[in-house]
Amino acid sequence: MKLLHRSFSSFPSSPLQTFLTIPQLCSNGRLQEALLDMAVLGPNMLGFHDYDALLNTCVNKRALREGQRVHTHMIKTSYFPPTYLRNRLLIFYGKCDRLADAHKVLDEMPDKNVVSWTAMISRYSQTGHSSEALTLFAEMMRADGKPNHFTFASVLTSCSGLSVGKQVHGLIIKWSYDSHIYVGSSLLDMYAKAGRIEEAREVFECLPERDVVSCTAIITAYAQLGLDEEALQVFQKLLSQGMSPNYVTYASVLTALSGLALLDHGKQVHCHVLRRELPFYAVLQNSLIDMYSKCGNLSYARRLFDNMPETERTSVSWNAMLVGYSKHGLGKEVLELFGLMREGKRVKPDSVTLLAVLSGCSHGKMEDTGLSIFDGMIAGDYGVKPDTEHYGCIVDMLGRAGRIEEAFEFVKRMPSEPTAGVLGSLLGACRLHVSVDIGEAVGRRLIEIEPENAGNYVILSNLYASAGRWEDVNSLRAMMLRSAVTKEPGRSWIQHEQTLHYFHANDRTHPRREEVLAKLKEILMKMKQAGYVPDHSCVLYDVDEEQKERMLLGHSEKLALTFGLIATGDGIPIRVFKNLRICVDCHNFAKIFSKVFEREVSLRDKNRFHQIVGGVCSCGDYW
DNA sequence: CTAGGGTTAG
Repeated sequence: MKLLHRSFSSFPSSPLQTFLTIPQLCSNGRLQEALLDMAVLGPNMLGFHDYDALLNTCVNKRALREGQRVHTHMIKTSYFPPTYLRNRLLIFYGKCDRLADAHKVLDEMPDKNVVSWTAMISRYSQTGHSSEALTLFAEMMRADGKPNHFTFASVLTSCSGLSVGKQVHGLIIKWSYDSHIYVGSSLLDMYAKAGRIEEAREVFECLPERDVVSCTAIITAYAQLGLDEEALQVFQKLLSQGMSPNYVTYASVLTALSGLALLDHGKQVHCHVLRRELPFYAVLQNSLIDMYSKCGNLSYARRLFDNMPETERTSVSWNAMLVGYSKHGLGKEVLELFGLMREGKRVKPDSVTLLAVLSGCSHGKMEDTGLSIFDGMIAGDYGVKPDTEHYGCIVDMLGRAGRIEEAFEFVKRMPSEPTAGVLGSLLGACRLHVSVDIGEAVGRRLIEIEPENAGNYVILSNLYASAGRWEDVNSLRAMMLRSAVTKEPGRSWIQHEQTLHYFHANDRTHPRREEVLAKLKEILMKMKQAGYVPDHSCVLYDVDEEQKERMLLGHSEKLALTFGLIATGDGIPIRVFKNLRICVDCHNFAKIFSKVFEREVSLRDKNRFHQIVGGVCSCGDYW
């Protein structure tokens, strides 16, 4: 019967049609007919080239069932495949995401070669099974397997710890693969992911040649560590050298542009992408959504999101949009979109989704909703269990709403030690709502785990001061002087005519600083007449009142706002960005500023947006 | 036959 069938499928039906061999059928895309031929041929009738062609086709088509039939045929006909074909089998199972089957092929292989080891290691790396990849690499080294550039490029992807990464780097040098371009890209990426930008940069600089991927790797490295300008410099160099960016490059560049809130540049990248007519890459769409929302253009972001076919939307697309609404304080929109996501059922919420939803409730003054969603997480309603971050989000939310005791209870219930960030936000809330007892407990603990952060001492000391506990204020100050304290310098920037203008606190670098200061002094009169009263509690140092006022005026966002007023025409909205969170005094300043000078002010701080119109801020003075 | 860079959150 089978034989009969075969003669119908590939026997020449006309004199002009010649008989096709299995490899020929495979290369003509006629896999099913090739498989029929295979099925009717008994032991010793199929050779190396037939199996090679069949397996190769199954790999390309990710045809699991068909490949399994080929494998079974080998076993049933007692065919003993050479290493090359066993590698093909291994690769076939690996590409079909059957890693256990692939590993079994490897284990049963009498003569493993580099390709066997490497193919398995790379599949483990590519699918995120880092520890399996590393274990196998170690086994390979023990078994005296000789690694090559393929092996190193693959295994580095699984080296998430710096010490493992360094050990592998040592081996790479020993085997003289350190200037290989694939190995180098992977190596610099490893260092970047371990937060070692200097080492990453050095690997990149030492590469004898560069291509799009290695350039993209260093761009990503810079962008991930917040070195956005450096990322853009490399991108410009890449363009000037005539290299053609691909969608991964664009995605990374968009991250850097989001960081600097460079909307115009972001639009230019968007145009490039459209003109290049690149295929629909969800990754690229997602980074465009994120870029628009981080640059303050939520409606563009939403339009991109809506235009994505439902089947293409990933959790990242939903999360980017949810985060956008959350940072703009639009709690209602967050909940609406989250509702749509759950209704659609195509994409499951993940831990980032819930983080965005909780922080959306926090920024949107919806504490009770946030709490009930959190309870739902514990009850298993969303398929995501709360982790430290989610607890931290609730602590922050309750604290800012003045529900200090509840916030403190949450800290105690956290599954792991609270981070300095969580305790810091609670301490800030304690100062704002003058909760001395809890503030003291939190502040002391915070100083233990983060003794180098000046802000911690000062906030606690402010709290003591408001309770009249001057002795504690003094001893705290002494403690602070003994510890080596640091504070990330605040800086703000504003874009004007294709240039970014940076201002630091009490700026000494901007070429027009004198002019800006003079203008600031001038507008201060008008501001005070309109009701601006400097809020001295925002000064974190123990200095006299007059000096406090001078320090407040030196805050970088006030300088940037003033520059905006000078540099742009009447009625033009002023968009300012800050690397830290905005202080109460500057927030108040910006509100009155918008009213007095009839300017719309858009201020993006480290966490969120403040859209200020006519003296009213979109955050509702709650951030 | 085997290879590098990837978007959201913190």
